[in-house]
Amino acid sequence: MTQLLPLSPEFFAQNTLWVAKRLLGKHLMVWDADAHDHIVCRIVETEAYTQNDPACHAHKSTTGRAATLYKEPGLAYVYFIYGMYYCLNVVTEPTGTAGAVLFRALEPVYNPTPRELKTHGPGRLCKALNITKDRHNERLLTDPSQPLYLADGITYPDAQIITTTRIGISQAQEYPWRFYVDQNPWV
DNA sequence: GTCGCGATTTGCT
DNA sequence: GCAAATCGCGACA
Repeated sequence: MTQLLPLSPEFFAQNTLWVAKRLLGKHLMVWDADAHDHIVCRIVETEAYTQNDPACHAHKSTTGRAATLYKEPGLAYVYFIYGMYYCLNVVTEPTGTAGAVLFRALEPVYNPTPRELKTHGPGRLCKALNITKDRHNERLLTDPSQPLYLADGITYPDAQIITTTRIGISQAQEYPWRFYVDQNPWV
């Protein structure tokens, strides 16, 4: 299970909405140092955030944490929210254009050590997989030698992909930019 | 320097 | 169903 092909930076250099949808079924590979093997999680729920989107961190700012969103596609964007949780994103669009896809839910498909993996919810999945800003922010997610990388997976038929409005957004205008796998228990 | 709030989760009523 | 937990960042003084 550790030989899955990593995704290329070109994959992430495209339209954020397209990337968010196409990431469903792909895999997040997390290096487990104790087991000396990868934990494999299938991506089953995502949300898109773009430069012109009022809910995006890059909408009002190009500095601080938002600067990451303008960097090269395929980078990890990990931010701290509500004083206690991290959220994992991957940077999209070409360098100079802001964009990111938030990982909202994962389905564990290979777990080298029997452990509980609560990977439903953006804050919970970071906690379960030990993802922090210190260790993972701005690291390349297309490199298998990194502790965290994204790899190829299965393709869900369009009929199995549900599109809805995003969660937890307080802006007046909201878009149908959330994608998830129909009937998946981890969503 | 201070104030208010957020791409969330949890526990208590 | 609602509020607390708790900190980084933008807005304003």
